[in-house]
Amino acid sequence: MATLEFAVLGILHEGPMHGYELRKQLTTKLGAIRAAISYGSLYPTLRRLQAAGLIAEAGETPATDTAVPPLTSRRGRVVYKITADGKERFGEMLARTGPETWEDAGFGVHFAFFARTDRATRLRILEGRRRKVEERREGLREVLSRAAERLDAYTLELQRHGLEACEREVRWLEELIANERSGQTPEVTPPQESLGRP
Amino acid sequence: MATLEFAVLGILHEGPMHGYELRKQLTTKLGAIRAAISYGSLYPTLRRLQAAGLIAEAGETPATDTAVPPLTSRRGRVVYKITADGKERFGEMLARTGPETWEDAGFGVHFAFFARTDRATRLRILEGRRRKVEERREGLREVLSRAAERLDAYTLELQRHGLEACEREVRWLEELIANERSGQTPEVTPPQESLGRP
DNA sequence: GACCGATGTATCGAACCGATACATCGGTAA
DNA sequence: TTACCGATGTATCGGTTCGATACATCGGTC
Repeated sequence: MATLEFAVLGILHEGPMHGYELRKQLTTKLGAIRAAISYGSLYPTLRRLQAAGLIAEAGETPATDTAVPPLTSRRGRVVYKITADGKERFGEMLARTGPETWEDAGFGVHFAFFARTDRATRLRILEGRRRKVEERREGLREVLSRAAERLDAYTLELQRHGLEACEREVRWLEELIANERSGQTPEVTPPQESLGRP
Repeated sequence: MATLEFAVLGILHEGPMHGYELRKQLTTKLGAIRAAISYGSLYPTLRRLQAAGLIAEAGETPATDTAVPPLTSRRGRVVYKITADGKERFGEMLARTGPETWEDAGFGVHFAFFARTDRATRLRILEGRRRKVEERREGLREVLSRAAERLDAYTLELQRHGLEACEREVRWLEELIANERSGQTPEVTPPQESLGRP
C-alpha cells in the first residue's frame, strides 16, 4: 500500500526534514495505530518518493552550520522537502475513499490527517470504516455463538476481547460521525506550512 | 518472525489438513488479532516447514473418495500432517518467553495456544505483555500532555483513543494474571489430537 | 581522554501481503 | 441440456515492510 508514502508526504508539509527527524514525527503522529516505523521501510520509501519527483533533497541550509569542511567522508544529513507535485499528489490521496481507506492501516493514517481533509471525505471514510468494523464484529459473534463448545477457554477469551474492541470502535466511530454531521468539526484547517517560521 | 510457523504447527495438532482448510482454521483461531492470512504467506510457510521436516504430506486418504482417476492434470488437494520433530519444535516454541512473545503479533498467537502452555510460562508472557503495553501507554501519555497544543484535534483524538485501548488492555491483562495466580485456570489441557475421531 | 548514549544514514535477508491465475465441483437458472 | 456462478482449492509474482545490523558523528560525563 502507499500508506507510508502518504504519511511521509503529510509530515513533510510541516517543513523540510531529514530521515531521523521524519521518523520521530511519524512515530508520534502514528504512535497510536502502529509500532515505530523502521528505517528499512523509511529509506526505501524516501528513495521511491524522490524517484517519482514528489520530494527532493533540500541541501542542508549551511546558515549557522559548523564551518568545518568534510575532512573524513562526512556523511552529511540529507534534508528532504516536498515538491509541488508532491503536494498535489498528497491532495489527491487525501480526497480518496475506498477499501484501503477503511482497512486498519489505511484508516489510521487517513484519520491522522483528517485536519486537512474536507468534511464530506471524512464522513465517507468514517462510515466505510464503521461498516468494515461491523463486519468484523459480526464474524466474531458468529464464531463465539456457533463454535463456543469447540474452542478452549483461552481462544474464547481472545475472541471475546476482540469482539469488545470492535464494539467499542463502532461506538467511537458513531460519535465521530455524529460530530461531523452536526458541524462540530472544522472544515479544513489552513496549511500550517509557514507556522513557526516568523 | 516465526509466528505463522508456530500457528500452523499448532493447528496441525488437531489433525491432518490441506491448505484451504488450514487457512480457515487459522482465520477463526486468530481472527481476533489479525486479518485473514493470505495464501502468499501460507504456502511459502508450508514449504518452509516441510523443508525443515516439521510437517509432511499425508497423501490424501482415498477411503471413500470419488474413484475417478485423474483424467486431466488433476491437481489433488495436498494434505499436510505434523511430524514428531514438528511436535517437539512446537513444544519448545510454546515454552519460550522473550521479546517476540509480548510484541503485538507474537503475543496474540501465543495467547491463542495458552491452553497448551503451562501456567508459569503463561504468567511470564502475560506479565511481559503488560509491561510492554504499559510502556506504550506512558509514551502516549507523554505525547498527550507535552504536545497537546502542537497537534490538531484529530491527531489528538487518535492518541486518546489509542491511550484508552492501552489502558483497557492493561486492565484485561491484570484480570488474566490474577486468575492465573489464584489457580482458576487449568494446568495444561490434554492433547485433543484424537478428539472427534471415534 | 576514554567512554557512552543520542543522533544520523544506510543496507540485507526474510517475512508477508494483495492480486492474480488456474482448476474443479455442486447447484441452479435458461 | 447446457451454461453459468460461487465456493473450494493450489500456487506464484511483485512489491512492501520489518528486524537486525553496520557505520559514523556529536555532546556530555566520569
